[in-house]
Amino acid sequence: MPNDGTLRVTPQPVRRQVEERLREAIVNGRFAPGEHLSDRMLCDLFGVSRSVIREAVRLMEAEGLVEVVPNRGPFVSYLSPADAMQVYEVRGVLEALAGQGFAERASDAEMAELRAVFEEIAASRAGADRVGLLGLKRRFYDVLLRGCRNAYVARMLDQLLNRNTQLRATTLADPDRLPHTIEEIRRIVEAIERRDGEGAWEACREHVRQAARVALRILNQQAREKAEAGRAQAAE
Amino acid sequence: MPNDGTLRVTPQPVRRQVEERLREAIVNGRFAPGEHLSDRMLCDLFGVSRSVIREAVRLMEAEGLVEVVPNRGPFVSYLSPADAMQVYEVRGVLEALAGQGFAERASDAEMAELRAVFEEIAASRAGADRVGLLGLKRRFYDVLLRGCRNAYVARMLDQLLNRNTQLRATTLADPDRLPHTIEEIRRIVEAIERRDGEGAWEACREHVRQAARVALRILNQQAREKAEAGRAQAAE
DNA sequence: TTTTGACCGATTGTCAGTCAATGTGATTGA
DNA sequence: TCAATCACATTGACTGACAATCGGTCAAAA
Repeated sequence: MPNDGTLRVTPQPVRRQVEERLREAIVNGRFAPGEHLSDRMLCDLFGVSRSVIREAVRLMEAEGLVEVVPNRGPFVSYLSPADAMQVYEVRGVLEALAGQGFAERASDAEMAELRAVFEEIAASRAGADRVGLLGLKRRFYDVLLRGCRNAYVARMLDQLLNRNTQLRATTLADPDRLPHTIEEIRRIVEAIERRDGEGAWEACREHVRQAARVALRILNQQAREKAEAGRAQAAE
Repeated sequence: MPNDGTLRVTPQPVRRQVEERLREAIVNGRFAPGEHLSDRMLCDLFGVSRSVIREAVRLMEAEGLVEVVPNRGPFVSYLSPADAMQVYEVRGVLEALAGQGFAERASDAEMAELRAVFEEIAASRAGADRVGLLGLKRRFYDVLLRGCRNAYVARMLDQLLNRNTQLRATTLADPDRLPHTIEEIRRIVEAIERRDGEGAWEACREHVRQAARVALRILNQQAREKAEAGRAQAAE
């Protein structure tokens, strides 16, 4: 029974809402990595029973947003630099596949929609608020994933994007990186508008490669700062 | 906290066992696609309470093995031909990435292990039982995914392989296809042993491409037979 | 002083039972 | 035959309960 997505009204069980809210809270960093998400606490927070919470947490676990240690409950996952690099590696190929699929299969309307979102991104200047920019980029991906006609790519890439949102927010808004970012996205959009699957593939891979490069730089810098702080504390 | 996998003893909650068994049952076709997996039925079957069942089902849903329709419960997912093609598309790039990662990062011991499993596969002749061959191939992937040093690729590819196990069992054991299959895998292993990431990438992509081709042929044939049966029934 | 061992509170894992809402199927009536 | 209605089954969600386990505290022993 394929869901056409047409006018289909589906009831929103409490569980779904909790899932969304919880995912959002974790992704947006409202719960810090390593934080313990105890049952009771979440019950109080969302005002629902334990069963609902537990089922939602199970989903977060499947998505990799939390790690459940037996008899201690779920903890918000850390994203180590090594993890981040792995994520970028996978994102690269999945995003490329999505781009190619979009170029080859999306409707003209979807293509126009993608272009529209891109123009919004291109209009943002350095100093734009990180969260707003991230939201725009998110919309870009939403359109891309919808138009690529591959539900599996869409789901997996969606999870990956959630997985490293914090890092993306940082790299995306890097002020002297923004023009390059926009240029990379422009190449994606242009290849897509030429219906050039191969070109879209390459442009997407390149885009993620650059993002990974910036992310790596930031992570290294953070590591340096941390080491610095460690030394300072040791000297004290 | 990276799990080194060394001597670490982890308790196995009932839920985990139910998850595994349920996944296995669905993957192996013990539950037919479209079948309704009602709470009570599963409770009786596994001898556990509803909460455990519901949490396990939630996982199966996240993995795409079941679809839950509100107020009616979970149903075993169908894999339409279109779905299958999408799966192969994603499998292609993920498997290629895994192969490349393995070639570049696996230990020599892991490489030897991969070679060993391959030799077992190569030793199997046409007429070998499907399930046995599928098991071997599964072990091949297990080694590959462990050695590719990318947990995200591993998890996602694992899910995809589960998703279309039935179809894989059919294509893998296609008698006049088996020699070609073995040859394709040989190329993967050889590229890996040369530490040739690029070559491993290509060999993996090609392998999946061929698998998809065979699968498509089989699906078309099934569709024809179905149409035939439909006409026969209509004429009756 | 350090280590060992036992105890205690808190949390998780699991269960059983309840209740409302919804969907299914059968019965009934026109 | 078809439509409306009603009873039943199932899901969604909640609650209370209990055993198992974990982390920490604290006293006794080496």
